Amino acid sequence: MKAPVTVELGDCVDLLQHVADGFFEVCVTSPPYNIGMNYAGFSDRREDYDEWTLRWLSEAVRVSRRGVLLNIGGSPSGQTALYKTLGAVASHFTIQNSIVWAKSMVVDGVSRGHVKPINSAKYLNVGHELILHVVKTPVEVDKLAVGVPYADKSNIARFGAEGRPDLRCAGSIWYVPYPTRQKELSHPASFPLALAARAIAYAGGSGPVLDPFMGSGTTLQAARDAGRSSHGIDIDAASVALTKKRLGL
Amino acid sequence: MKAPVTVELGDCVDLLQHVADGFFEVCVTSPPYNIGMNYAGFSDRREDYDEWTLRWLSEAVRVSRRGVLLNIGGSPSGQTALYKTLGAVASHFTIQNSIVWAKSMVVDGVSRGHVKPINSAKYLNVGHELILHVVKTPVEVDKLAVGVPYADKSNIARFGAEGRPDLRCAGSIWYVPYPTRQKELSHPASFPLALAARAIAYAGGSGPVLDPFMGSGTTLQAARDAGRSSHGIDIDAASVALTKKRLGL
DNA sequence: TCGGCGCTTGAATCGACGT
DNA sequence: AACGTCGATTCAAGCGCCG
Repeated sequence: MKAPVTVELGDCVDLLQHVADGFFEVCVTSPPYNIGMNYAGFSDRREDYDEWTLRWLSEAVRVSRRGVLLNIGGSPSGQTALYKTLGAVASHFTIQNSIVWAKSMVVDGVSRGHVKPINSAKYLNVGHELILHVVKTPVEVDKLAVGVPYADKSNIARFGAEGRPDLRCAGSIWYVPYPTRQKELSHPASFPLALAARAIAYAGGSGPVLDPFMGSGTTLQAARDAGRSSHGIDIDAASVALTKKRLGL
Repeated sequence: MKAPVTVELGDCVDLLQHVADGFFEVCVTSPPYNIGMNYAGFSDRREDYDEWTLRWLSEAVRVSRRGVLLNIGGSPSGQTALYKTLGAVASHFTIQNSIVWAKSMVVDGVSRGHVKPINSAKYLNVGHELILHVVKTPVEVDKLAVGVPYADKSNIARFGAEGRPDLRCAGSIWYVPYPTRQKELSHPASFPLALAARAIAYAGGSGPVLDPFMGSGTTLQAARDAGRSSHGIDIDAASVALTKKRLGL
């Protein structure tokens, strides 16, 4: 039997206000990014964007026992704005862990993953985004759920954890290449299914998963794949319809 | 003949005030991080740290034509403070590029680089630090100086740059593992020579390089290796002595 | 009237992937 | 192999408004 999925059309700030503290286990989301969106009645000015971020994040943190996994990207030329927003987040919440989502990189001279080349002598191709684990107070997480095998097997006997002796913490860089070729399912703001799955596993627990900016429903899909119930919210009717179709609701 | 290196003992805020605008080509530095240092008369309170950061950074940006390459780490549990600091930086300057210094990570199930395991159920092993390119207004940089070969060689004929046909922009993730064994030379806050070299090359130009927190002199060493003149400042007499010895001054 | 600033618009761009 | 595809885009030119 599949884990239940529910979706809701509306403004997440309004809707989450009626949810009890800690109702969800964790929130995994990627909010609409940057200026020019006039989202939920806020103008597109930067200060308003930050204010709006704090508002929805405050609700999301409140209703999620293990906090919020917040993915924010940013265009090459928009890094200043991005770090201002992150600074505002840090001023109001605790950033338990900061994770780098590596989309493309070069190791030992071999390039891996995708880049979106940029036409500029000033800005670098951006091959990463940040994922912040935002909480009120730090919680335990399941580091080994996203662990990797020991390179040196002799370490197993020395440090191996009970039950999962061959795994060690994979660290703060998660290499998850963007899926090739955006197919019809992808929402502009969507991140890879594998990334959502990893975020859910990292947070641990077994309760319901929330995504207040569900887009095409990637987080919900990952939650269901992991046998977890989930709830998605989006202010855009087309996204809600798309997700319902994708998940067969 | 080796490029000239000069070092100076003192407080960089004081000393830089007497330097003309744009005297240096670029500043590459890793300031002493985090609380508990009582640096240059500032207490170790967070707000003071941020204020102090803005103060020296303001001087460093002013005297460096191509801006400042600012490396800040942060302990696993100190991410909140780190992002507050970065937010303050973003509020006063332009962040032209944000670069991830990848120290250790896992690709295709294989771990690379060093990890410093931390014994905590809450915090991940931190395998990265950030390097922000801080400027007043964006400048051109030498993306191909830190470029990598094309994955698809057929792109060489189509897009290859003159003189450097098989190089493309390496993107925002720089994988530079820590050298195995940090010898006695290493200052606690020092970064690898290869990283300093890369930062200098990325910025481009041929003028003098500044490091106002020179520590063991890694930046100066990298500058000299690249045939660039350099100037280092440190408030700690032992660091100055160490660097002089290292560079044979 | 001319110059400067802000906004709008269209052209140019790159690099992996697919055919 | 060669070439078309496709971007959470950048940049410079062009237009209009204001001092």
